[in-house]
Amino acid sequence: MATGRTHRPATRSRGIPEATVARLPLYLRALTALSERSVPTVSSEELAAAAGVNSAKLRKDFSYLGSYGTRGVGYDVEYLVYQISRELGLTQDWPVVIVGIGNLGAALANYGGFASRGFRVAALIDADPAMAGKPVAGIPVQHSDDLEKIIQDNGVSIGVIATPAGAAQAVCDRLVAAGVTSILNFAPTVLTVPDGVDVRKVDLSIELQILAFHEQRKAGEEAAHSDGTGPAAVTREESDASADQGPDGDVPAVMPA
Amino acid sequence: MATGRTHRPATRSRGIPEATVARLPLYLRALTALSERSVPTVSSEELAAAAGVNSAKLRKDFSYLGSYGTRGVGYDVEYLVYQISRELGLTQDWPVVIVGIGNLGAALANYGGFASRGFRVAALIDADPAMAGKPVAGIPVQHSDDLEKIIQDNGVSIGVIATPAGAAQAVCDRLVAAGVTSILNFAPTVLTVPDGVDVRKVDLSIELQILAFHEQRKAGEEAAHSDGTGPAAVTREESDASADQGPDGDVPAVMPA
DNA sequence: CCATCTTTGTGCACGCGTTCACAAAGACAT
DNA sequence: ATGTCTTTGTGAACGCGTGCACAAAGATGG
Repeated sequence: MATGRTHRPATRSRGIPEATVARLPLYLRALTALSERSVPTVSSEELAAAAGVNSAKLRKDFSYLGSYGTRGVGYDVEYLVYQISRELGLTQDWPVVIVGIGNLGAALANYGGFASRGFRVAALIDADPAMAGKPVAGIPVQHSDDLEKIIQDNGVSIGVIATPAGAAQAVCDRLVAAGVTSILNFAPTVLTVPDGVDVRKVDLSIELQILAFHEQRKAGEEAAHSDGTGPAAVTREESDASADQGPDGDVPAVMPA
Repeated sequence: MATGRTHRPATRSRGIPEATVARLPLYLRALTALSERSVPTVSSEELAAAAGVNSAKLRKDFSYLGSYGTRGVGYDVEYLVYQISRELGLTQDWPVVIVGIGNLGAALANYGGFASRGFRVAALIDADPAMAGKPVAGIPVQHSDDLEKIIQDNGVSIGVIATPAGAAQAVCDRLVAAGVTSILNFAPTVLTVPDGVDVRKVDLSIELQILAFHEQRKAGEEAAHSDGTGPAAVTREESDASADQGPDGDVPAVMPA
C-alpha cells in the first residue's frame, strides 16, 4: 500500500477501528461493481473474495456499522452501498483544492473518480505566475497568492499537496491556517500539523523501496538453494552507495524532476 | 496512508517486522537530508523527530538491523545510510517497467527520484498503437505486444501498473507470467497473484474517502457542542446516494477519465 | 583511574487487529 | 408448525506493534 497515516494514535473514532475505516472504501468499490451488475444480495464470503479480505474480518467490520445483514441470505447490496457511503461521509459534497499543478497535479485534476464519490475539485492552485489562468482539466489555475481566499470562499476542508517537497510545509501551514483540516500529501516530506488536522501521505518512492526489500529477500532465498545469479542482479558498487545518490527528490514521488 | 499491502500475512521476513521495513525508507530520507548537510552523527531523538516517529520505536527498528549506534553519541549518519540502503536492496540496480502511459504513467516516467534510489525505468508500455514510438520522459513508448520480450530482455522483476482498472488484471497476469515478482498497482482493482508475488497498491480515491470519514466525524463533533453549520456542509440528498454515482472509475485513482 | 553524563538497546506490559469457531437467527421446504 | 440448512454476528484466543522505563555501554572530564 502506498499510504501511511501520519499522526493519530489509532484513535477508535466513534467505535469504528481505524483499520476498518481503511477497508470500507474497498468494500464500497466491490459493492458498487455488484450494484452495476444488478446483483441484489451478496454473502460475506463472496464479497470478501471480491475485496480480497478474510470473510470473518469483513463481517466484523460490518458489525461495527450495525446489523445490516440477513442470516441465511447475506447483505442487500444497495442498502449496504448506501450505509457505507453515509458512514464514510460520501453523501456530502466535499470541495477539494489541489496545490501544485505539475505533472502529478494535472493528473489528479483530470481524475474522473472524484465526482462520483462526492469529491469536487473546487480549485487548482500553483505558485508559478505563468500557470495562472491556464486551464487544466477545464479548471483555470489560480495563483497561490489567493490561496486563503479560495479556501474560505469555497468552504474547503480537504487539501491535496502536490508541490515540491521544499514548498510542502509552507503550503500546508497556509492551508491549515485558512481552515483546511484534512490533507493528502504527495510531497516526500514529513508534514507537521496541529492537533485536529489529519494528514495522509502517498509516496511512490517508499512503495518501491518496500517492494525492493522483498524482492531482494526473494532473490537471496532463491540464490541460497540454487545458484547465485539473481534475476537482474547487477549489483552496484557497494562501498559508495550513500555517496552517489543525488539530493533527495525535492518533488513529489510522482512528479517530474 | 495511500498505501496498503495486499496479501502477505505480515510475515516477518528474516526477522525484520513488516512495520519496520515500511519505516526504513522514511529514516533513509531523513538521513540523506542530514548527510547532505554534512551532519556526522545524529541521536535517535533527533532522527525520530525528523522522521515523525517515536524515538523508542526508531531505536527498536534499528536494533533489528544490528547495533549500529554508539551509546552516549548516537548514530553515524553515513554508515546508517549505507546500512539501510543495503537492507532495502537499494545498492542494486532495479529495472522497472511502467505499463499504461496515460496522465499518471507519464508523471511516473518523469519522476526524477527513481535513479537516485537504484530504480531505473527500463521501458514504458502502452496498449495504444498510436503511442508506440512516441517518447515520454525521453523514453520511447513500446507496444504491449512486446511486453514479455521487454521483461525478459531487461531482466525486470518490478512492474508498475497504471492502466485502467479493466486492463489491470490481464496486464498483471502477463507481467507475472513473464517473470515479474513485485507489482505496484495504481489501478483501482484487487489484483490476484500467485504466491511469491508481492503487490502493493496506491489508491487516491481510498485515501480521500478515509479523510472524508474523519472530516465528517470532526464536523459532527463540532456541531454537537456548537451550532450545526459545518464548514462546507452542503449535504447532498441522502436517499439516492448509491443510485447517482457513476460506474466505479475504470481508470487508476489518479488518471483522467 | 574513577565518576558522571549521555544515549543506546531492550525487557515488559498493554492494546489493537486478526482469525477461528460457534451459537443465534432467519429463510425455506414439507 | 417444525425441522433443516445457510449465513450472520461475535466471544475468545492469539500475535504483532507500540511505548515506557531502565540497565548497560561508552564518551568525556577531572
